Amino acid sequence: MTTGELFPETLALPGLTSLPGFALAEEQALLQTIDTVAARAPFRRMKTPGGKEMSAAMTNCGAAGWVSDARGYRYARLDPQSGQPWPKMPDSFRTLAQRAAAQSGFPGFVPDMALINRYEPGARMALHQDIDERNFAAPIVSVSLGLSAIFLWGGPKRTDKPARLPLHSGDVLVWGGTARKYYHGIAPIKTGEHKLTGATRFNLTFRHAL
DNA sequence: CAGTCGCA
DNA sequence: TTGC
Repeated sequence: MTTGELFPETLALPGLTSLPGFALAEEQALLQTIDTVAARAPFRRMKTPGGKEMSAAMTNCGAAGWVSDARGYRYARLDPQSGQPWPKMPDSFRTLAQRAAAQSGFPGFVPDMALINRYEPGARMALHQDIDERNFAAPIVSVSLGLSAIFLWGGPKRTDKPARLPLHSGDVLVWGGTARKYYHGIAPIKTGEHKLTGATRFNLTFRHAL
């Protein structure tokens, strides 16, 4: 299977737009910007309400950050680890997300935050819904950087069998409308090497959360 | 409270 | 994959 024949499948997945290589030219700059955010709000592995540690490490930028702990999932205006506001959303992040959304049929998208996930080999994201945001009219814009991954794209019910979509550095995914609350996840990351990140995958997820 | 971004 |  080559990458060339993978993406046309995406067009058959209603509500999901795949933009292969959309951010490839900005890859290095985006990674540097992630470092800048992480210098002020370090990556950390949060606990689920059930008390288990997530395998992906996370941080946030923008007006609020997605957090999980014993109290549940929610958006918080302050980083619980520092008590300080999350780092500002970099202009380059916002511009990228707006361009990707506009190209995918969401011209008015103005993200107010970005969740940044960091995956090492073996890390995963179980099938879940993005439902903690207040604005479900706004889409989700997801940017992959570094190590490749298999994106799991389910449906409105968790029992819907997910499609498996390979994602590579620079790929952008946008979902919204009827698919806004569809279940999705990331299969366990396979070991590998990326020229800029080594054995690490980063994912930027832009939302209108507040 | 229900579900569960995890787990068996 | 499904139930907790």
